[in-house]
Amino acid sequence: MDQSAKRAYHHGDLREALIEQAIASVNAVGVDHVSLRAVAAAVGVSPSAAYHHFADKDALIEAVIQRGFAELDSFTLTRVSMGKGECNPIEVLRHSANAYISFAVDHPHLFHVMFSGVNAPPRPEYIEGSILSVLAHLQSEYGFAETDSSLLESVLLASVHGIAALVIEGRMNRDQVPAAVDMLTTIIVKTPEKELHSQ
Amino acid sequence: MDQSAKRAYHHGDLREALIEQAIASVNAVGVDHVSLRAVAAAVGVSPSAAYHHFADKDALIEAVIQRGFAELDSFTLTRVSMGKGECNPIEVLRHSANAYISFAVDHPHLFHVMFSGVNAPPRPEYIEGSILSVLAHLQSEYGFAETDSSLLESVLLASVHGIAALVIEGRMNRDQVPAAVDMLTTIIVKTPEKELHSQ
DNA sequence: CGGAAGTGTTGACGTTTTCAAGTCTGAAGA
DNA sequence: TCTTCAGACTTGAAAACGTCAACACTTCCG
Repeated sequence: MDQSAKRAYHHGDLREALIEQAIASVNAVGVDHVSLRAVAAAVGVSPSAAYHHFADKDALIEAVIQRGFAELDSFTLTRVSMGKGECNPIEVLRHSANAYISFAVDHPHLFHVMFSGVNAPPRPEYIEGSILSVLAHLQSEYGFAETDSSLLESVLLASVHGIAALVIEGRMNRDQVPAAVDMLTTIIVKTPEKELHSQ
Repeated sequence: MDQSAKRAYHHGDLREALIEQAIASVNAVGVDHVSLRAVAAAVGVSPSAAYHHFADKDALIEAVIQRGFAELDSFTLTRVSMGKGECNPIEVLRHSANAYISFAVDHPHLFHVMFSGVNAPPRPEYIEGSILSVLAHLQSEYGFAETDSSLLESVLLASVHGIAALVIEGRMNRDQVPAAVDMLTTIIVKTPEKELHSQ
C-alpha cells in the first residue's frame, strides 16, 4: 500500500496541516485577515472539516500561538548552541537576545498574535533560561542580592521584548539591534549591586 | 434654536462620534470583536453612514489608533506636569515611564492595537521628550558621547514599552512596576560612559 | 462480516463588510 | 421667500465569514 499517496477522503493529519497553513496565513497577512474558510481551502478541505479538530476559530489561533512559542524557543536555542564554544554567560545572553529579536522581526504578525493575550496563560520562553544563567553569574561575581534577581530578570526580558517591538514597528533600525543589545547587557553587568540601592 | 437638540437626520459630528464609540468598543472587547455595525448602531446611525466618513473599517481603526496615541501623550504629559516642582530630569523620566505603563495597563486592548502595525507611520510619543531631557542631563553630567544618545534613547523607550507589555500579559505584577522603573533608570544613570565601550 | 467511531462533505443560518441607489436636509443663491 | 443642490444618511442587496446539523465515506475492531 502506498502510504505516501494522497487519500481522497481522509487527509491523514488534517489538524497538523491546518495549524501549519494557519501559521503561514498569519505570517502573510496578519491574524485579522486570516479566515478559517481560506485556510481550509488552501489545505484542500471544506470549511466544516476544521470543526472536527478545533472547537472554533479561536482554538485554531490558540494552537498557532502555542506553535509560535515552540518555534521561537527552538529557534533561539539552536542559534545559541551554534556558537557552542561560548561559555561566557553574558555572551550567551546576547546571542539569545539577538535570536529572539531576529525571530520577532522575521515573523512580525505571528509575534504580534503571540503577545495579544490580556491575561495570557504562561508560555515557555527559552530566553528566560539564559537570563537566569547570567543572573547567576552576576550573583557569584558581584554578589547581587537574591531579592533583586526576579526584578532584574523581568527588566531584561522586557527590554529585549521592547527592542523587538520597536524594530517591528520601524521605529528602530534593524542594524542597531546588536549595538542596543550590547549596550543593554553592558549597562547591567557594569552596575555594581550597591548602586542599585543608593539612588 | 436649540443647538443641543438631536437632529433626526444630520448627526452633527458623526465622524467624531464614531471614533469615540469605536475607542470605547475596542477598550471593552478588543479590536477583533468590534464590528462597524455595532459601532454605528451604538451611535444611532445605519452601518453605511460610516462610509461617508471613513474609506472602510480599517480606516476607522486607524483613526482609533491615532486618537490612542494622542490620549497616551496627553495622559503622560498631565501626569508629569502634576508633579511640577520636580526638576530633576531623572525623576521626570520616572514619572513619564510610570504614566506610560499605567495607560497601557488601564487600556490593554487599545494599547495592543496601537502597536499592531508592521511598518507603522511615525507616531507622537511624549515620553521621548522626557528621555531626551534625561540624556541631555547625563551628557552634561557624565559626558556621554553624542553618538550613543539615540541608541540609549531607543533602549530606554524599548524597556519601558516592554515592561508595559509584560504587565498586560500578566507576566509581571503591577506592583513591581515602580521598582522596575527605578532599577532601569538607576542602572542607566550609574553607568559611566567609558564602561559602555570597554566590553 | 458488521457496526461504531472517526473524518470529511453539503447545505443552510445568521452576521459581517461593503456598495449602489435612493431619500432627506440645510444652506446658498435667485 | 422660493428653488435648487451638495452632502449626510437610509435602504436593500451582494459577497464572504463563522458555525452547525445532517449526511456520507472510511477505517478499525469485535
